[in-house]
Order: sequence, then C-alpha cells, then structure tokens
Amino acid sequence: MSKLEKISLKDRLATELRRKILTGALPPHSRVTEQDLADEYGVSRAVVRETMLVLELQGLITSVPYKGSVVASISRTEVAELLLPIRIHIEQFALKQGMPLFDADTFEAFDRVLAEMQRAIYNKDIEAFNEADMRFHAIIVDASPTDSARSIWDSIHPRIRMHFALQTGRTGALPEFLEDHRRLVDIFRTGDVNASVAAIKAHIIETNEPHLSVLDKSVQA
Amino acid sequence: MSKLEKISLKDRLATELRRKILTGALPPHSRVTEQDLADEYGVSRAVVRETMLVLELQGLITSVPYKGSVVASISRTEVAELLLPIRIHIEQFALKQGMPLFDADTFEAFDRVLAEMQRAIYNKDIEAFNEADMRFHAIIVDASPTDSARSIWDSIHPRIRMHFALQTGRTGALPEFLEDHRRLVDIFRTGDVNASVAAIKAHIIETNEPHLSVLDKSVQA
DNA sequence: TACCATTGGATTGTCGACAATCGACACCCG
DNA sequence: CGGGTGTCGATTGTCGACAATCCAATGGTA
Repeated sequence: MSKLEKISLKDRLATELRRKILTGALPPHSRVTEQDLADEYGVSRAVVRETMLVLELQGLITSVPYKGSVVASISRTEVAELLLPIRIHIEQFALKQGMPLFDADTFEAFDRVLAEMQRAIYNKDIEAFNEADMRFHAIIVDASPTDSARSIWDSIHPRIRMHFALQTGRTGALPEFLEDHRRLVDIFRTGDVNASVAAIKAHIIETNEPHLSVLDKSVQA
Repeated sequence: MSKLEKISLKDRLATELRRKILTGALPPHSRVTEQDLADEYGVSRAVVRETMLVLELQGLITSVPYKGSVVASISRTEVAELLLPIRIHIEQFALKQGMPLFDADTFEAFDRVLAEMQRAIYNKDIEAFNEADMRFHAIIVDASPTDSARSIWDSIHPRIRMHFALQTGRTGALPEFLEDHRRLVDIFRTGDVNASVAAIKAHIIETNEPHLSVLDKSVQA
C-alpha cells in the first residue's frame, strides 16, 4: 500500500509554499496575505494562518501584526556564521548517534536518493536535484533517535537552501555533487563514525563553498 | 506610557504555558487538550491551536494528529550534545555581531536584570531568578542585528531550561550565579569581543555544569 | 496652505460550529 | 469462545463570519 495521503492541509500548504519560496517563485520581500492564499488554494484562512506561523518560525517569512507578511531575506553572514555551523553540528550529532543504527534499509534509502540525483542530472532538473539533496541529509538527521534533531534541522535548513537557490544556482557542478554524496555513503558503509563525522562537515562546507570563506573561524570559536 | 498589553492572545497563552511547563506545573508526559485549555483560559480553540503549534515547533510539546498532545520530555544527551552547543554558538555569534553596538541603554538593561536577580535572591524566588537569567541572555541575543538569532534561540533555550528546572533546581548557588553574570557585564564593558565570546561560553558551560561532562568534545568536533 | 480628526478599505485577530478521524468497547455471528 | 464490525465519545481538523487594528486618503478648519 502506498502513502494514502492523510496529510493535513496545513502541512501540504506549508510544503507548497516552501517550494515556491525556495525556487524563487516567491522572491524575498514578496507580500503574502492570508486571504489571497486562502482563495488561491481553496482552503480556509485558519489553515493559512497555521501554515504561515510555521513558515515564520522557520524564518522563511516575516509577519507583523495587522499589517501582513513578506518573504524573508537572508544575509550572507547569517548563513555563513549562524545557520551553517548549526547545521553542521546537527548533522554531526545525528551521525554520532545514528550511524551505529544504520541498517540495510538505511543504505537502500541512500541508494534511492542517489538514483534520484542521477535522474535529476539526466533531466537537467535542478529543483529535483535539490529535493534529492535535501532528502539525503534528512535520512542522516532522521537516523538519530533524538527526534528534536530533525525538528531543529527543519527550522535551519530551508533558510540555507533559500539563500543558495536564489544565489547562483550551482548548475554546472551537479555530477560532482552526486559523486560527493556517493563518497559519503561509502564512508558510512565502513562504519567509521569519526571519519563520517569529519566527512559530513567537509561535505557541507565544500557544497556551500562558493559563497563562503569566513566559515572556519566561526565553527571552532 | 507603559506596555499597554497589545499582545495577541496566542503569545500571552504561549508565555503562560511555557511558564507552567518550565516550572514543572505541567510535567513531562502531561496530557493537554485544546478544548480544556480553551475553557480554562477563556479563549477560542483557534488561539489554543496556534499556541500549541508554537510550543510544538519549540519542542516543548509533542502532538499527534487526532489524538492529542503531551508535554515533551528531554534527554540529557539531547541537552548536552545538541541544544547547549547550539545555544553557545548562537550567543557567541550574537556577541560578535552585537557587542560593538552596545550602548548606555544596553548596559542599563543589564543592570536592571542584575537588580532583578538580587531581588529574587532576597525573596528566595527561584522562578523570578530564572526569569531574570533568561532576560539577561535575551539582551545579548537581541543585540545582534540578525534577528533570526533570537528566533533560533527562542526555539532552543526553553528546552534547556526545562531540563534543568525539572532536575535539581540550583537553589543554593544563586548568589554565585549573580556574581557570574556581574563578571560577564564587566567584561562586556571593556569592549573586548574575543574575551567576551570566550567568557560567555565558559559561563554557559559552568552554569550547566552539574549535569554535564561530555560537553567539550561535542563543541569543537 | 498646513494641520489634524475621521473615515474607509485592507489585513490580521478571534470566535463558535461543523466535519473528519481515532480508539475502545459492545455487539453480532460463526 | 473468538474474530470481525459497527457504534460512540473524545479529540483534532477545517470552515465562514465578525471584531480589532492599522494606514492612507479625505476633508474640514484655522
């Protein structure tokens, strides 16, 4: 049996809006109002309000009482010195906790995502590739038995992705990114936690290299 | 003119529920239902729902669809290796960005909080002391021009406080904590950013020492 | 003209009612 | 006696309407 789609409207709408924001369909400073969204998606304002609350707490929109909301804009410093270091820490934590629990299913999930990336490259579908990239790291974070790791990650990661999605779009280098992920999985397979923890940090830094230079300083501090 | 209480019911209710959770009035695993809260506080369920959503995203409660919500419980590992390192990083980041902007008002705010602590000690009011402690660090985080620092901090800090509030209750050592904060302000006054960044880290670690030992390893990693 | 009260439209804040879902228990049927 | 099945209470999910608030435009007055 498949998924059966019993997801709340709030969650579906949140996913959809996040997608629009991350792909630039809703660029920073765009004005979004509850009634408009309610009309556009055919749901009640109550649903929209809860959705917007989620997005606000995740830092994707900013809303001021009685006035309205706008899509947030994110500074390079914020990404480089605040969000990325936190993301690195979370994924390292998740690996330390979760890697010993990796089983056949886990690696099968990794392989599926790698295949998705392959396909995305073939189709030149950057959005699909980013989606797969996101899923790849979600597997890591979810593997940790501490589920608050995922919840914090959820509130950090979209902003990082937003920043890069709107920046250059790393079109050309997709195959190398795929290779990078493959190498990661290989390291995971060895079961060497220390190596994996180091590798994931290097991976995240490199993946986001183009725009960042100040990173290392802030990580150790 | 003073505050004038133009705060939304959602925010007021969130503050109140957080207080109850952090003081142990609502211990972990307590069941909370929307209608009960709505009745108890005389607000609509819509308000309660938005409040609960906030608390859930902040990791203070866990809710499952169509069943209900319970107050979350937090593991020691989670606090020591995930939440605290992140909190340290946020406050260090905020200091680096915000300290150069500290002005007379900022230090006045610090002094007011120190006075609050003094008073709380005199009244043996632990809750008031914790409240002041929270405000102290909020000043730091708010000083950063990057306001997402505060939003992330808001979603990290309550869980940490919850863990300790429910644990021992550091009753005896209150005066030393006050002194610790005084020393911090003194360092801030010198304007030495590096020293301050180091001091805030030491402060947070020491403040939470009793229950933690593994901390250092995970911070540098 | 300059100033300020008001008013009107847009937007969010709050509410009460109805719909969907879940879990447990009683009930029927073999 | 056992297994499914339906029903019922509790709880969350969704909705449309009304209230409060903000802001800019309007218009009156000195």
